[in-house]
Amino acid sequence: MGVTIRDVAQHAGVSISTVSRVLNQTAPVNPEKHRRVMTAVDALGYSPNPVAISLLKQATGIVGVVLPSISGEFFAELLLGLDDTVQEHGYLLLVSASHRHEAEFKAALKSISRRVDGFLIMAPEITPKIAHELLEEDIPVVFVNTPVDDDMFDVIHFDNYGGMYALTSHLLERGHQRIAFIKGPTAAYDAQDRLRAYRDAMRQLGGEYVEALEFDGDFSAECGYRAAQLLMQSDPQATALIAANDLCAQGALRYLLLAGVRVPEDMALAGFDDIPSARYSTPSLTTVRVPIRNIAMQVVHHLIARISDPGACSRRHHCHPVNLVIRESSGSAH
Amino acid sequence: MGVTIRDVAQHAGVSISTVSRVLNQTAPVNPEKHRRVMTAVDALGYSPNPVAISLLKQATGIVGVVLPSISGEFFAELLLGLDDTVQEHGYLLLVSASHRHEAEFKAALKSISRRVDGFLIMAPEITPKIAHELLEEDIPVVFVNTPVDDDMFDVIHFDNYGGMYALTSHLLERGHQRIAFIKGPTAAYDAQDRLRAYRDAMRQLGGEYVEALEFDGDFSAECGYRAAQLLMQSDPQATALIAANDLCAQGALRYLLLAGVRVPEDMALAGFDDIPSARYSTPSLTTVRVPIRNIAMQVVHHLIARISDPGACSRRHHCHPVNLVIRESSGSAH
DNA sequence: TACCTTTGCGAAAACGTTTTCATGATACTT
DNA sequence: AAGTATCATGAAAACGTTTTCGCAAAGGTA
Repeated sequence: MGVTIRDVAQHAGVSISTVSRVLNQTAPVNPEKHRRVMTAVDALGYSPNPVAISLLKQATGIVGVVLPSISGEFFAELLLGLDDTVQEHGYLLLVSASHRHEAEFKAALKSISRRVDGFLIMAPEITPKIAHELLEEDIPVVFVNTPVDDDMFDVIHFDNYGGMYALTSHLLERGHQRIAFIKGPTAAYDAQDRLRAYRDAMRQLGGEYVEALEFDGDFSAECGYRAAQLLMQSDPQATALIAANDLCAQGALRYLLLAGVRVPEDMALAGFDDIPSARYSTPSLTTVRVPIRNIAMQVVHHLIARISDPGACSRRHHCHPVNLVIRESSGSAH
Repeated sequence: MGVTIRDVAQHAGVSISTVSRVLNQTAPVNPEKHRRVMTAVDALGYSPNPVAISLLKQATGIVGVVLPSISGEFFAELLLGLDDTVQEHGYLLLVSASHRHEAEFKAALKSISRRVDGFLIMAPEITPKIAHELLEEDIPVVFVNTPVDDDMFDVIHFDNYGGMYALTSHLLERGHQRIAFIKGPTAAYDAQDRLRAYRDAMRQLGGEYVEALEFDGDFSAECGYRAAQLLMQSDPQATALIAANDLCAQGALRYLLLAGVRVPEDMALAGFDDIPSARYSTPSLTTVRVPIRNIAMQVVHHLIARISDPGACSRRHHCHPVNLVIRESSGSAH
């Protein structure tokens, strides 16, 4: 430990400049000295200190990821996608997760701030105003699934509204009139969009929209379970149930099956996200496929591009399309 | 961007030493100058560059995590636990995931190496010999669930053998004789332990052990599905099925239900890990609870302890106990 | 031969901090 | 009043690199 470029230089009988030149091939160097340097490097087991290089180059080769507290499978899928793509570009990933409130996001950003070359921020519960405030410093940032509307920032999100509209529409087409809905966290932008799409579709496409069909939730399996329970106790006239995400739908499914409600015969069910396990539940879950891996890839590409050429492309918003995935739980396989 | 301590010093009309002293409260300083420094800091929006401090202090405040490619919920649970605990100690998390082969682990370690104060390595497929090789440098390391036997390293794992033995024993006690088993990845140490425990329990406690009851697998839902299919087609005499992990069990469950096999009446089922969704499947999954959050906490504490006092405690192995969780899928709720 | 260009290489600056060291001033002791 | 301990503070070293700068030697041209 602790062998520096100076040690190598001394061992090889050259200056540190020469060692650097050999290692980085940044200038031609006498073959004899070249050889001596290489043997010295091998003998001493030298490798350059990345921190020193970071300080000098003013770049760390690290990308910071700041995430809200999202559910297991989604989190894993996203993070693995980010890690893969980032590594392809020779970067590393500094992670800070489980943030909910503004203060936590701020703190996380502050602590990561100067250690990374760019940020990936996913903060569906943030307000656009806060986004501005967070970004005083002009370090490259790409927002993911975050309500940032103006042209100052790169934002990548996916079509929460369109997906939920299509899903609701699908159930309406299958003849369901009274479709219940389990909401996501009130403050979350994506949850709001999904709720709005559900309402719009219900009103515009001839569903029987009643406020009593809406239940509070927070994207968790527990809330799905409880909401399904409430639903069965309060308004048995519903023939279909949409959960704001798959995890919540799985919780609801658990209750329904436990209560002897047949899915989809007595109650159709659908979720959102298409997490890997959605196809492995019984009945398999009709849902909206969010291409997390692709999104992760694109987000990283965007960020890397901005890092390597800050002024290049103009700030852009990009909305990923999503796909309706019809499986057994909506009764479409029967 | 780019406001340094020098700018603050100039703005306040003092030396950089004084600024440093004020900010770190490392020595008393004239109240008047103190005030001037603080206003300068505010005015310029100065914050110290962590990279420079890292170089000087020879410590980055970052912990590196190197993980194999593990399944979604387990990965998420582990990483969130690590992140939480690490942040409590004021550290950050540098993540490198999805590594399988020796070469990948080596590369990951190399690229992270000098940027972190310590490593958390989870590598169930590594051989003890390789572990040594990886650790030439004497940077603090804690292995998690990795087959490292000697006293050179800190290793924390959980009782794969005991858990699976208890689980098999549970099914035997409930009267099952021919219990099938879906294996994990052949090279993985934890998968081997679980397989060994299954075999030992079968032989020692009076099960009808036949090699034909064992099926290949890789901890995935897909393999569980296929193994269940193979099982039903080859040896219908089995009355119970154990999967090496929950994800695999969920895949198997999906096939069984689809094939009209009643669980647990026709075929009892059990998994391992107790991932969050295990209690939300129908029937809920009998399994072995691995306290991932606790393990994550302990691992971090161990590592931080070693970082802050490298020579202190002797190298220690710690084995976390696991608990049998009996739910519906083993027929015990009936 | 004189001059200019190329080439190889070492010295030193730079990145942004913290900390040690030296220095002058002030206060305390005898 | 003289010597000594205390104190605040600025200059400079240190962390480990890359890169610019300058210099000397070598080579080429007129």
